[in-house]
Amino acid sequence: MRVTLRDVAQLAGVSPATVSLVLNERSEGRVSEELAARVRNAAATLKYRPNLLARSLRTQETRTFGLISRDIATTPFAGAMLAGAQHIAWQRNSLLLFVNSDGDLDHERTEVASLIQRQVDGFMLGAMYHQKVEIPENLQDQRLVLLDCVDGAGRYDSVVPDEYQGAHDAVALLVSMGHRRIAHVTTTDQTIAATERLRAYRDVLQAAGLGNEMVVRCEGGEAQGGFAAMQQILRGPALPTAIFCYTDRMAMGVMDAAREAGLRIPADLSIMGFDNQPYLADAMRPALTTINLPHYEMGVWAASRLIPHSDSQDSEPAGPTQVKAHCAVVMRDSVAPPGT
Amino acid sequence: MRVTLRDVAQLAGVSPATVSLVLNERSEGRVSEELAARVRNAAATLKYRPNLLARSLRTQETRTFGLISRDIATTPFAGAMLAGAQHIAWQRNSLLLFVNSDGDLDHERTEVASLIQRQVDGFMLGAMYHQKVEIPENLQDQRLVLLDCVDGAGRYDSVVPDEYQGAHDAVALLVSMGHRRIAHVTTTDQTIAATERLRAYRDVLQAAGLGNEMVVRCEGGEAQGGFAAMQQILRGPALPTAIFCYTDRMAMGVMDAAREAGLRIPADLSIMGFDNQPYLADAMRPALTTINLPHYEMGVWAASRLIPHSDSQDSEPAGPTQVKAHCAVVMRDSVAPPGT
DNA sequence: TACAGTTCGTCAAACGATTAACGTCAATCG
DNA sequence: CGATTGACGTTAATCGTTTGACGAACTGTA
Repeated sequence: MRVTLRDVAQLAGVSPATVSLVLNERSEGRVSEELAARVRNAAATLKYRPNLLARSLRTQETRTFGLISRDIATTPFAGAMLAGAQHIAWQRNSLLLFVNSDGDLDHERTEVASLIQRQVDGFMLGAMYHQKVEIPENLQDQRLVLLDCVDGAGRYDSVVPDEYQGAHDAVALLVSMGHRRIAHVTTTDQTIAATERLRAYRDVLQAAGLGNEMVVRCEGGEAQGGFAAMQQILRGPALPTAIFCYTDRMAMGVMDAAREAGLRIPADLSIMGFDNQPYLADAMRPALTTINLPHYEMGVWAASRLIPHSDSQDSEPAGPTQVKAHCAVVMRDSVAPPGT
Repeated sequence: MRVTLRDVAQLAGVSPATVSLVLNERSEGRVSEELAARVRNAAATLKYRPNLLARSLRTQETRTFGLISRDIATTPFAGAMLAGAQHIAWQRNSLLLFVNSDGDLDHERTEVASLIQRQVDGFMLGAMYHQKVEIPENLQDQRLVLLDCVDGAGRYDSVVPDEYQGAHDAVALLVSMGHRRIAHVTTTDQTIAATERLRAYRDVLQAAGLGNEMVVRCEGGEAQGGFAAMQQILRGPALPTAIFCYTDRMAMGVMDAAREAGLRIPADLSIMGFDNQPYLADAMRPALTTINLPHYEMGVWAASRLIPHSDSQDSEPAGPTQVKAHCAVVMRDSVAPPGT
């Protein structure tokens, strides 16, 4: 069977209490160094490992956190977020209890309940794209950090991508390369990402004194939409020299349509994506210049915020903090100065 | 504070034991229905929820399973696997403790230890592509199911995609459509997937009496490799009418090269992928006909196998079972009979 | 001798459940 | 009438730790 504190105590010829003290390094001045060594030896020869269930029951701390993901299966980004969070949890020797709610709030409520029953020390609620979320009531008075989403009231810590900054950098880059006619292909969906990216696009154009904005909207943020949008642009009077796309997937459609029309990329047309979607942006031909969505880093931030360092004892900063994570340009081959 | 069994007992005016019996429906013939109702009432008004830590300590069962993923971040398939496993865990009201080892066996060992200390009821070890894996020693005598991988000795339950069957169906489909010159673009890597898919390709050609096999290998299973391979094929004497690609990513490169050469797809050339990679295969133009890798279903199978039904009491089937999951054809637009 | 101070460990009560084994009381039986 | 049975609950041990409170043995001091 499993070896317990008792077994170690027996082998070392002491009481369980002593073993506990020694092994937890609380024996300072209460147990002679000699005896402590004997205890440590006994523990080692028996390969004793404390039962964390029992410990948690006593200490009221499980070093376990609930990670609720809303529909993980449908996005290629989820893995990175999980990995980031997991990495930090691991560093702080904690573990992540992972559940996946399919966006069903009722379902989610029972999942939360189940996690609470297991006495988790806190929660992360992760969405799969930047959005505003409802928090189930039974989660509201728990320690909670939001990942890739925000709550309406701003009551919780949260981290989301800085859509505006990313889009701003993207368009500014095009401008700085000399592009004057820059189109924006986006979706009709009212997502935060779409809104913010559009806003940044407009601001940059404005600031650069480029009045002739060209915004083309299509349903869905997918390749088909991008294809349709590009066709529409091709029918227009004046072709842009660069297109800033809402997503890499739309960029893919745009690129296909442009190519079918005989345009060379980036010589005739520069294409800028957004998302840096794994296995897509780098696989396209030419490889897509785009803006990175820092999922791993967001996972890291959320977990760091949720799980206190065991060494640094200083309490957490006052009040909830909303962080926007920096979105960096990823230079590849689909963007160049016009006419090169 | 949290409400405990004791509190309920007090409110109902009975002993904790009685409450436990009633709430666990073991009170049959030991507690009057009247009293039982009172207890249930008390529990309800206090919103009592058992502390699962305490219960687990007593019952030696945590209803918690360790899910170890090897490098989740780098693949778009991981989410589906997790979701599948999670779904079953949920059904059996269990939870998944998720850890991610970066392929570092030492690291993994300590993670396993940490899970064991938390008294998990079993483990799933998930790889991110079909491969043979090393099992850390401290995992070897645990209840374990392998997901998307196998161990050398076949000592554990495992589920992997049926590469051979999938590839067989793929090539057979091309043949049945009337293709006679079918090439296979693959990698130089010695993965199980590459080997099996190639073997199936050869077998089908053989069986169909098509002697002229064309296998082109490139380094890496990525788009660039596919592009290079297609260029090589274009330089050859006789063009194939269809190409079976090792992965969707290679297919993407193949398609790009074919298009640059002025070939129409599928009219001049049919392209068959493998993997049904989310957000890629369906986004290509034309959308890629390919073979699905059933990650969700594999997750489901692994979890079902690991976590016994609480109702059906029959013990598990004897001996470890190695399952190959069926890989279905996904019909899209990149494949058609030759010359249409 | 008596008393206070150290030093070194142990006792025993938690933490919050589960569950054999055991009362108690009333009704029933021979 | 004494013994048996059944119905209804409770007692107390247990799961494996942690930890405040206590105690014994020894040293030094007046």
